[in-house]
Amino acid sequence: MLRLSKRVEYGLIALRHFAAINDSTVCTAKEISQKYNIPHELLAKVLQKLSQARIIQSYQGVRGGYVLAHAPSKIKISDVINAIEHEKPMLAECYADGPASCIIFDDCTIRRPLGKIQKNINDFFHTMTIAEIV
Amino acid sequence: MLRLSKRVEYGLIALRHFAAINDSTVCTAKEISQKYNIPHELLAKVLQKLSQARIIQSYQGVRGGYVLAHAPSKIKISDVINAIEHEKPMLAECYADGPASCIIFDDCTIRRPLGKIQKNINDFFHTMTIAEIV
DNA sequence: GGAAAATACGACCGATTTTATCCGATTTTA
DNA sequence: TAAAATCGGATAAAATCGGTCGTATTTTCC
Repeated sequence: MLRLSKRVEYGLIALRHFAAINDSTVCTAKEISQKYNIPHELLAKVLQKLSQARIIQSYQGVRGGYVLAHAPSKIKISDVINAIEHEKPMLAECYADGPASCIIFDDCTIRRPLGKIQKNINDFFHTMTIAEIV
Repeated sequence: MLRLSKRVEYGLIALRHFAAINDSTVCTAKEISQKYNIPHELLAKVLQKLSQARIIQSYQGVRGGYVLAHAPSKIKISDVINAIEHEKPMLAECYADGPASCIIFDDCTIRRPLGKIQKNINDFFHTMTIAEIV
């Protein structure tokens, strides 16, 4: 319960790696997967998502790979999560998918108080950047 | 991702219900399940857990049921979660189960920074009580 | 021009977790 | 003694997640 997905973990590890080295050095999914002992195929998928979200820039072909597309301080944790996960990181489904997603929505009495915790978490993800995990 | 379990949701709804009515009125699992449209058997299991943790007191037999065992302001959200879930609500497995639970533990670079978020969440759960969700 | 190395993308499988249900036992009241 | 309720173990059903595979495309280098 309350777990981050492995995909997000791997994405953060990779982004921290990019942030910790020279900006212009391209890294391949293979390099990173070997260095941090992460399944290659899965990391590749995550990096593709980050690339699609313009968080990293990709170079195809031999000697290709990825580099950061922005300064680490410009990449929020929430950006990373949104890029990797299709669903927002919410404590309850109704926060992410609205009233229709919850059959007890009208009877629910804890949505508002839990919203405080939710806001707290959201703020944290929205404030913290990759620069702070290097 | 980052979801609370239904069990915890149901537990909080039930505890809020107890807190919102007269202290000495016993409520049955059936009543609560009907009022809030919660699966009866599942709620029953959750209430049993809360009873075992001495958060509510149970009365067996006809006209039995449950009442709060303490004032709402004395029941922390963290108490409720710990009673219902066997595993601590942590962002990553290693926080809950230690180094041996994560094969990339030694290579992991994000454990410390994520710990800040974890602490933030823990503090919230440890500070907020049932009194604040009534 | 061709081989190799890398990303791009979709489909799928298996394991685990979560949700929900079922059943029998015990307790207590009326 | 019957009914209503908790207790608790077992199990089934559903959803999620981690991981893998295969194929296509792009680019570099010889």
